[in-house]
Amino acid sequence: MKLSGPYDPKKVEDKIYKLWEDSGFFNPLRLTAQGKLKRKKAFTIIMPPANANGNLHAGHALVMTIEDIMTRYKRMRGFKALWLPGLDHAGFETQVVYEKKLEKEGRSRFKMSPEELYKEILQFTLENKRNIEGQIKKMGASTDWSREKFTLDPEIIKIVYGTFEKLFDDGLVYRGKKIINWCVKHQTSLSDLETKDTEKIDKLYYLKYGPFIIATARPETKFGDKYVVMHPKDLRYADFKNGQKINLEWINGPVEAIIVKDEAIDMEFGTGVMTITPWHDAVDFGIAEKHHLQKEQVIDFYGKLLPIAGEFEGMKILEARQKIIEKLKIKGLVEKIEENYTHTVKTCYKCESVIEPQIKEQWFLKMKPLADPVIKLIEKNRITFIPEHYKKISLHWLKNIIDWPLSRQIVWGIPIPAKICATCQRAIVDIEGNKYTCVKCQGILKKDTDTFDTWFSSGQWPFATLKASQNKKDFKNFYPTDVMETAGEIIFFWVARMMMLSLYVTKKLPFKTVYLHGLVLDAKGQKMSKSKGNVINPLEITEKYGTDALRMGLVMGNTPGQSLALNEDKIKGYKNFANKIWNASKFVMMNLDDYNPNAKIFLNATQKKHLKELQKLTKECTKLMDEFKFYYAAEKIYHYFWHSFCDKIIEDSKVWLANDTLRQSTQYMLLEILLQSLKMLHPFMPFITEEIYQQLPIKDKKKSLMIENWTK
RNA sequence: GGACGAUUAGCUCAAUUGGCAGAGCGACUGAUUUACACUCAGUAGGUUGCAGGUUCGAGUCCUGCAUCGUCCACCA
Repeated sequence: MKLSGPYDPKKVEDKIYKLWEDSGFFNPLRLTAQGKLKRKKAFTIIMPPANANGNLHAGHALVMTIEDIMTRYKRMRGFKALWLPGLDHAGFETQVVYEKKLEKEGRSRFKMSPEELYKEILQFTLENKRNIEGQIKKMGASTDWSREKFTLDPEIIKIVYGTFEKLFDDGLVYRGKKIINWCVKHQTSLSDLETKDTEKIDKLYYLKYGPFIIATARPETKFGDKYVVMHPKDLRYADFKNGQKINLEWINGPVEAIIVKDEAIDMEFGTGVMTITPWHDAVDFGIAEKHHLQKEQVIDFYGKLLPIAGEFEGMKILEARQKIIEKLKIKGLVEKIEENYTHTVKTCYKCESVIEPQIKEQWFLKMKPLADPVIKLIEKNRITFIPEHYKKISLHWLKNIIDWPLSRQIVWGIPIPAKICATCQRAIVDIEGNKYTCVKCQGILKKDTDTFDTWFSSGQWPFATLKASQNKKDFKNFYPTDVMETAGEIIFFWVARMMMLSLYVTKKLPFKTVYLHGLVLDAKGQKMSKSKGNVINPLEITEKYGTDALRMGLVMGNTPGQSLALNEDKIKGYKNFANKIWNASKFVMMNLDDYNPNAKIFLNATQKKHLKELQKLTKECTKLMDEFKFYYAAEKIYHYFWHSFCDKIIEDSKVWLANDTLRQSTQYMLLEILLQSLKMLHPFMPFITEEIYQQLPIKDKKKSLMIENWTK
């Protein structure tokens, strides 16, 4: 008797994972060489590249579980199954993590050379990469490690550069002097997706501006304001004409202001008049562009006032704000101050410091020409969204898309292969790095020191990974991929951009189905966060209850798109289930000593009925698996195994086994049900099912349960 | 302001698309050398958020409302 005692995952998991890896069956090409099965059709999932900057968290564990279930199921169904693993350098995210580490050590990135910083983060990332690879294996992921890709692999960078050049040649990528979101702490620009709105209570100042009263929450930006804007239909200001000049007394003395009429003004807000600061406000920038107005920088990139502020030069925003108001009060220019003015401001999604809009020359990607063809294909249902409502969400975003700022002023990332003429500011792509003088003005070309937004490289992941493969036919064989499974949270960040960039480069949508899962929450349904101290570490859970139990806990009751509350009691329940499987298998095998697999079998009516029920269950489960209803299939098989097989069938069989005429058919029936159950359980609980399978006395046994045929 | 989702047993969620409201966890009652106490047999627990409508039949479809959550836009 090989199965003894209670099930102990620690004795099984590492050994079984090694058996799988050594078998080579994670590699779809090795798979095709096995057995009679032809495996003509491919099934491909590209793993969302995990950020190589920390440990595996509950969200990753969910990704690994769901994608492994899909892959194992399809592999057993006879597909040439490829699940391609990857890791992400995760530009900004990783740099932020590393900066926090530096802060703790009392160091600062601003005191390091870019080369020094890059080298340190690279080492940090490579260490974490190894770490997280081990953790992915711990989850039982049947990914093809021979095809693993990292976003900084030279072959990947080459492809990313190729796309950038193609976009440049097609006029879709351009250098623009536009307003961007600037994080003063991190010293980089951010896309709109990388900012979040935070509600703040500030003061709203009503200031006398010549004949007008203007309301502002940011007096410190007002030095450069020489345009006063009102709605053309506002009768209160009908006497003032567009372009009219007026002289007035302002913070640092007399200024000449120009009247501008624009529909962007809300007549209801404040006094219906405002002055604009095009350099530091997106709406103001829009107005200034429309009317060709001058723009002046008032605040520098460190959040300090520039010489234009006169005596306030060099002061930080909040300090200056107070002092300016004091001065304006003395000058009698403060009409009133509204306390407790609630408004929302954009903040950096990582450090929550208030975003300072700035005008900066950057690389931008024109999105509309990329989005339009994707919109058409989505509307034609050429891609399936699970759950369905993500179709609407995606379409809405794509239809209202704005240009994407690609440049980031951080060292940790893929350098933008571009040069800028020091004389005429002309920007060119230079992948080889062998262009030195401007063809237009003979000026000296300087290398762009910015890096790409990390999503620009991961946005090319489905085709880049396959094109960069050492197996030259991979792209042809496995692209477009079948399923993209990822968090609903990053539908815009990542999924939408993958669709656009992949369609642009390969002329095909990168995947047929998008499966989006929700968040993994704590037992009380709260979002996990370090500050709340409610983070569930998946590795501690596997240590305590076994990987199979964690996987069941993550998949049971988890419908697509919906967030999942994970509690330990639930996982404990599946640990018990694993033990149940173990003991039932032990019971079956205990009674097989005299079993002859080649004997002729005569089943009685009840036994036939049991096998028929099993058949029915298999059919149902197959249908549910095909419909991506893993939570439901898992529940069915769980319930069958415990409450039909164990509680009823095994109990009945105890009498039959003691009966000479029924013994053989009972043995056959038990083994058959056990084997079929193990097959159906395998995608969900791969370790324990494989361990038991290895010990079953069956005919035509495969090297691994992984490549057994799923019975339909 | 716009969109999307959720609301079902004490808790976490299902209900295979309109066909007998069901699991797990928890609670309660009982069993006891068993493949398994990481067990077994059983019990309680529901006006499916509210109000209408369609239908032979509604948790499911339609209309309105409420509450919670998420996303997007705007905010001088």
